[in-house]
Amino acid sequence: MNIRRELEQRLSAAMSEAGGQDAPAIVAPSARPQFGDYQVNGVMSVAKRLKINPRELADKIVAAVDLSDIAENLEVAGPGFINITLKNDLLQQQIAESLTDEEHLSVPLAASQQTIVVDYSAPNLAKEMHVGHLRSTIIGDALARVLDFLGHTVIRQNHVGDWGTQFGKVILGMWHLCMEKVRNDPEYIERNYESLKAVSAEDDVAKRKEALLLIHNQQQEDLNNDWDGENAFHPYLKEVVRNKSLTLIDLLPAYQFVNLVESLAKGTGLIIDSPPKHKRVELAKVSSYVTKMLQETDKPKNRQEFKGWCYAKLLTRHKCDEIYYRLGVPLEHKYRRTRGESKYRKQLSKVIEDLEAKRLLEKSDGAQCVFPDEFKNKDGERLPVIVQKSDGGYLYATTDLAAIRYRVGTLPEGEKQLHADRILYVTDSRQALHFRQIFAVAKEAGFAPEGVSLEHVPFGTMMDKNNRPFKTREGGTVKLMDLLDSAERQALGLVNTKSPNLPEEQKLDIAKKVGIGAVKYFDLAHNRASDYVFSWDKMLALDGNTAPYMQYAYARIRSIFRKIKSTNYTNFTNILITDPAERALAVKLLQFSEAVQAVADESLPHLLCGYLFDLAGAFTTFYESCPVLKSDEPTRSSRLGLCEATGRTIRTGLGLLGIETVEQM
RNA sequence: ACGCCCGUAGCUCAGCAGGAUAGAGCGGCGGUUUCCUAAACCGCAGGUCAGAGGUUCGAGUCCUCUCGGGCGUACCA
Repeated sequence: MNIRRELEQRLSAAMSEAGGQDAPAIVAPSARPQFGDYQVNGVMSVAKRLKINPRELADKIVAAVDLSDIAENLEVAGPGFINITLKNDLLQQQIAESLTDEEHLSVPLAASQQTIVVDYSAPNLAKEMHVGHLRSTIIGDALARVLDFLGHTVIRQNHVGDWGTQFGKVILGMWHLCMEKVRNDPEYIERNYESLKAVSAEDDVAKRKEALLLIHNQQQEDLNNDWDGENAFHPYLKEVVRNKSLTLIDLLPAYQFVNLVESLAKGTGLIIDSPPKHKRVELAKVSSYVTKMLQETDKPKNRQEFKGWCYAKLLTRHKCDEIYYRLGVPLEHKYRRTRGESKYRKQLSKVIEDLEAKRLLEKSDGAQCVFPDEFKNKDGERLPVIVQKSDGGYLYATTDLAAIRYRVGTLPEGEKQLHADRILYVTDSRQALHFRQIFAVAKEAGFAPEGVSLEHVPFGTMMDKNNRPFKTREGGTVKLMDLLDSAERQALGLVNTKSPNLPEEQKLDIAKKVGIGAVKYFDLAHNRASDYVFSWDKMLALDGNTAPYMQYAYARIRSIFRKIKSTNYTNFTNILITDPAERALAVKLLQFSEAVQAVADESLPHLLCGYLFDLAGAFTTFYESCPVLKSDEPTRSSRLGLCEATGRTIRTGLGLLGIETVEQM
């Protein structure tokens, strides 16, 4: 039962009956204990609007409403608050009832059941997942779990970056790896990367050109020797696939090498000649050229690009799966799918055609653009959304538009597609403008019908203690794998000191659940909108508002039940509330559904963390002041019931955040 | 330059359509263990809610301006 919603409905009705218009009563948990359990805040503003005395209106509402089954006498206080104290009978009966509903703890399902797509995680191809992917993965997973819990049909979409412009760089990187092997010069990439890095740091243009020219000449020579890939690149790919001899660890430096070469080559005028058609491509743009070929991959002549792509995709996928497995974010499920950008590749040209047909397309500097009405500054200057580059290539925006059509079901008939009422995009807040633009185009083009809710769920950046984006000591990105290793290792250290006598296997299991839980919870407990400062100490201090604090509270509860060797909870449904600590705990327990509902409404998982922390606090206070096993019946059974209800709520609540509990720690 | 976001205790953060005396954790100080897990609990100290105006019964929350920080703004994702 959602008490707050119930109170709000009845009081709002009473308000209009008392002549207070159809305004919401606005019920909130009370600010202080002496004001009861809930307070009504909405009376004053309505009274002001109607120019009547707020206390008189409050009196009328109190007279009109019937809360006899929920609350003790209502009290009008201060300028016009109504204070509500829940009946102990209600608390007792509600907790008893929730004990009979093991799965759902009496949390009501959402009023209207929707189909909701959650777009999250979305790592890039051929790069190892790093801390930047953590937030999207964890927040998206938590939101999906919560929405699912409330009865919605949740479809998870992992929009893997496997098709964008950067992918040309990956293939080009593979090509460089191939060439250094052919030339038997295994240090080539590493050597040149270092020398380029060195000259890029200084401000010496001549030196830079010199280093760049060396690479340029080598690249031109290699290309001349194997212009269609038949001599070297094809056989290389074949071998690599057969022997699985290329790893992400090889691929990353090659990718970085290409990146650096191209960024330094910008504006130098260095040209690579491609023999077949005497195509001349700027050194700085070779990878875009490769991308273009990839995007026309269904032409047989581009099959080497296609093959390289497939292989890199496979590599990434394996590595990502390891992470997802460790994080407990499962992928393969009826409603959980990896569906990368490439899946939309055949619809991209159709997107352009349809925009053209709606007369939304405009060519500007050679690129195909849409200019949504929404984006005009004061001078009427318009902001473009580029959907096709001047070289004909497609972009993130194009893919996202195609993805929207697939998700809401506005593709041409016959195509398999989803029919979402709501789509959540869990991405970095820096993409806010991008999504506003995409949503605007989708609405104007009719790709997303009016009723569909497109929502960007942005989150801030993880910072180091100097308030800079979180990096390794060397300045690189922190690999997610390393982060998780470290978390588990540190948690194991703690288990060893705190519970040295447990069997080794169990210690490892606890370390895993506590370590991973700590990482996830630390992230989820922050308001996702703001940047937050990452700290090993804070996360694994295992104090305060952390996963281990909650897990510890749970373990203590389990310990009680181990002592009495009982799993028959039906004995404990006779709840008697007498002690203030019991009452505070009971009220908190009842508010679980409010917290879950709030997370679903606002897409803010930290609200649930805050709730669980309060609950664990209420429990430990209870635990300190109210003996359970040593008290007499019927108090003993009642307190066992409260313990069981708390344990289930913590387990279920942490479960909704994707965090596991342990029986002992 | 324009746009979006942010500024709350020494540090890290909450503060839910404006509500009663702004809350936690860490750190600091002081206490609690013959008692169900001390990874715990209880108490104390610590605030001009960046600053200045305004709206009103009432502002950390809404509006305007100033200062400070972050991010974004045409072929990256």
